[in-house]
Amino acid sequence: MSLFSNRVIKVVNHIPYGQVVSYGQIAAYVGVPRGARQVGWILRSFDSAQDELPWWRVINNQGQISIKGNLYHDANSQRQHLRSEGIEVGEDYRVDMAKHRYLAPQNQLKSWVLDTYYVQMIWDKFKQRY
DNA sequence: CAAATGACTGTGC
DNA sequence: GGCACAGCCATTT
Repeated sequence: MSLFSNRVIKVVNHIPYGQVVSYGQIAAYVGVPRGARQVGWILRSFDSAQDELPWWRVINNQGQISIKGNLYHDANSQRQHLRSEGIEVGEDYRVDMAKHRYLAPQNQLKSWVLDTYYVQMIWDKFKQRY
């Protein structure tokens, strides 16, 4: 785990039911504006049979499902998840982003800049000096 | 430490 | 709109 992946997980967990965000959006939300590919990296490595993380609400900026899949999920299962939340997903795995994209409010973004993990990291870094 | 690997994105035909 | 292409950067090897 890392500060980066912890923040990504926190943001993904915050996406409301029935809405989606892009990889680039999450990257921006966690403070790495051009780290979209890394968000995908984290989500792919988060393979679990249980869906404790709503990974399926993350698609690319073009509104398209673009996962290659892992041990437990693929593009088709992602589409099923989205459809079960009332989101229309076409045969080309495309979603109407204008209709379903979630935009986090500013006060929410602010809370993500300094999360508990970060505070802990800073604490651990300096406590040995005392 | 250097090189490779992408569940990405913006730009320019 | 689609298709290359070049950046991008956390992680792995």
